[in-house]
Amino acid sequence: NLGGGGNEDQARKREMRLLKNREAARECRRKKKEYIKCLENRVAVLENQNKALIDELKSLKELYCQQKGD
Amino acid sequence: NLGGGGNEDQARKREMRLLKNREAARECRRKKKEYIKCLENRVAVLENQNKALIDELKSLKELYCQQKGD
Amino acid sequence: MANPRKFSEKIALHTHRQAEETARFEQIMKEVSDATARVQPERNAKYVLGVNSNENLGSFQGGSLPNVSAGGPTIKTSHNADMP
Amino acid sequence: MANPRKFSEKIALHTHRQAEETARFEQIMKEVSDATARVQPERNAKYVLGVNSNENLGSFQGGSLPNVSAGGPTIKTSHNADMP
DNA sequence: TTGGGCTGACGTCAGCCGCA
DNA sequence: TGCGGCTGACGTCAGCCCAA
Repeated sequence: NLGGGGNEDQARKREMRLLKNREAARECRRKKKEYIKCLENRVAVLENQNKALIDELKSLKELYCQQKGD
Repeated sequence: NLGGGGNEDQARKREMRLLKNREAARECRRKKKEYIKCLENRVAVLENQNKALIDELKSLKELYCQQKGD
Repeated sequence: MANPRKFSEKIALHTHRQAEETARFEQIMKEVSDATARVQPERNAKYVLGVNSNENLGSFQGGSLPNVSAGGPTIKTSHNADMP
Repeated sequence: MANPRKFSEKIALHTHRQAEETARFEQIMKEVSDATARVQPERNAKYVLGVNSNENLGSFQGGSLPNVSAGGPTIKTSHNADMP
């Protein structure tokens, strides 16, 4: 059983490899999509935090200048 | 020329479509990769701006409290 | 180490950083709010108690939570900022 | 409109927002620096003149510029912040 | 309304790198 | 050291959406 059996085993192993890689590719694409959404959400969060920090810094600066004027 | 010629024209059109879509897919993947790098760079920039804003806000707050204590 | 290869590690890294930054952000905002609370008692009166934390979710709101805003990446930190 | 479909439009949108935010960021930093310059003349003395703007590049440094830091997304706004 | 430009998703190949 | 898990890149199919 060195001829046909070996070829059949190789064919089965190849099919197994393709199946494994197929599912791995699906999971990889899903993770990549999730990573992109993670980045977009992180950008939005940092954007709002930046706005809030700038507003707070502006308010505190006005308060500081007002109190410094006395 | 309705038989073989039409099939040849269809084959050429199909080949043209495949070629066009092939190049479009390459450009699309390139743009997607560029978009991801854009997001990552944007996150890094916003990160540093957040740190700087927090530091500045902290310093100004200390200055404000110090001057308020008089 | 700084730039992992697996996507799951990248997501975990960004989630961790975002948690730390959000903690520092809320801390400094609270400190400034406490420092300026005496001269501005009407400023945060109706906003500071609205930080029950259900809007600035830490992760990427991916998978579950099809509500909250139902429109992609539009989260809003909502620390009495940008309020029409 | 808010969420374009083409990647080029997304990149252009993020680049535009980043330019505006960076402008507001530098403006408020300069204002605070000017307001606190009298009581702290030694604080920004060696940093405020270092904003020749060559480090906080506005776009994504993609395509050209294989230098600057040569290590992926590690830009640093460098407004006298995080300086060892 | 419809053809064509872009993009989402799939399967496959090639390559890297951690781990047994 | 070799094997297997993930990922980069490719070509193809299907589908959306806007300008002819």
